[in-house]
Amino acid sequence: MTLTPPPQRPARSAGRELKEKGLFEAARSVFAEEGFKGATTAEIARRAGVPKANLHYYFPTKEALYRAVTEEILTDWLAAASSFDENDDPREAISAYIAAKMDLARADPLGSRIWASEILRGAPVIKDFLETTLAEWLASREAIMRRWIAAGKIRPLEPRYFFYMIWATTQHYADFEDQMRALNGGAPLSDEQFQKAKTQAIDTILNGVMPQ
Amino acid sequence: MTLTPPPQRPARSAGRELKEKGLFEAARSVFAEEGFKGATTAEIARRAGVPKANLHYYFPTKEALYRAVTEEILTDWLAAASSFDENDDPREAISAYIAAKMDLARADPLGSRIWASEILRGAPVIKDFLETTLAEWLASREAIMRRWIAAGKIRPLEPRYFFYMIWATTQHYADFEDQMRALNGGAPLSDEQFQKAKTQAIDTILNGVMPQ
DNA sequence: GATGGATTTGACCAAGCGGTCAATTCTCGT
DNA sequence: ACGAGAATTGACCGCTTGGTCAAATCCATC
Repeated sequence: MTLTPPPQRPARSAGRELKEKGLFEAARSVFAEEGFKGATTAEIARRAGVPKANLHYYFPTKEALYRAVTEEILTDWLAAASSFDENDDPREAISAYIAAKMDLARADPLGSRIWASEILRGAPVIKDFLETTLAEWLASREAIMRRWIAAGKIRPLEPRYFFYMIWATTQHYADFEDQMRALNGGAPLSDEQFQKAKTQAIDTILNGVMPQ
Repeated sequence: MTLTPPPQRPARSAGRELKEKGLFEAARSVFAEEGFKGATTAEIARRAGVPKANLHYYFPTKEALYRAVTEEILTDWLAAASSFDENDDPREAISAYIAAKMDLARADPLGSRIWASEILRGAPVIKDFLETTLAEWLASREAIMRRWIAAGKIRPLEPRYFFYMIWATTQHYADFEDQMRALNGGAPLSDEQFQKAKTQAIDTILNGVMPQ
């Protein structure tokens, strides 16, 4: 009680965190492909290369594992969302936000797909996040948009449907990647193709909402 | 052999088709909520109000039922797609197409969700459709768009990313309806709200791609 | 009202599911 | 080198799954 050497456990967690990470990543891929109900702990354990009983040592239930996966996705989403606030100029703010969301979809398509499949099943796990944190984020950015509209900086429009279009378009590049691949001769979008898609999304939406 | 009274069975199919339709609709709702793998034949039968064994009399396997559901969705999709061709003027063609896709998402959100969940799991059932029929549809409409671009009627852009934006935005109103509800104080979009969203989608995209 | 195919359904099955557990092995401070 | 807690795992459990089947019922036709 007088002396606890390092904070809490020294290097114990090194191997543990590695194994947890392996299970976590395996879970992400299975949840993205099969959804929560369709995913099986046996398949997750198989992809992580551990016996199923070992998975339940690190994550007591399938739902606990799913919640851990989901929480990280919400964190990443909010990080990308912050790029909207780094500029007072609507053109810059909107460009940066679309770019950040496109990059997130490209960097973490599994996260986007898990989100989509969670919404499709009625959002039981993230409903609270949607109703509180996300609703607040949206409301405050709607206020910013309305100020821009009042100042004549962007066309008059209903801000929330504007954000829906951005979310839909950017996340489409993750959620419907397999469809795009089928329409692209079987090959996923190259980096060049993706950059073009990103530029075009920004240009089209900007042209769509800037005055004149 | 000399006389087969009415064509093939007179009124036999009346009750049969009614029951098939009930199972079909129950299957649509369960597949939309749970995806193919997550859906259970027991739940489908329960919602249709028939014993599970009866379901297997009309549809031999879960996959046969899923394929029947899927085929109808592809048909509806193509019907909406035809609205793009009913006008030579880009402004009219694009407006009509977005409106038709928005209306389809509103009228049949389950179909859109089943499509989305099929893509998320790798599109095993509709991959052939994507690679042939849909790819051909896209290629020929890309050609039309390129002609409009060459004639200066719309801004220069890569047509396929333009279509992706339309698909993403319109289908979002079906696939992410639960998210929108959470952001709308728990209430689904009213008819007025939906009409506004539809008008804004058309206006934003048109402004985004029309010259000047 | 008898016939025979269409339809209905409770009971059942093998396989797969999420999760448990006790026995074992590993790891590391002493 | 030893003791104790951490980590590992094969075997197992109760339950659900998609699908089967034979017995029962319906129903149009003769």
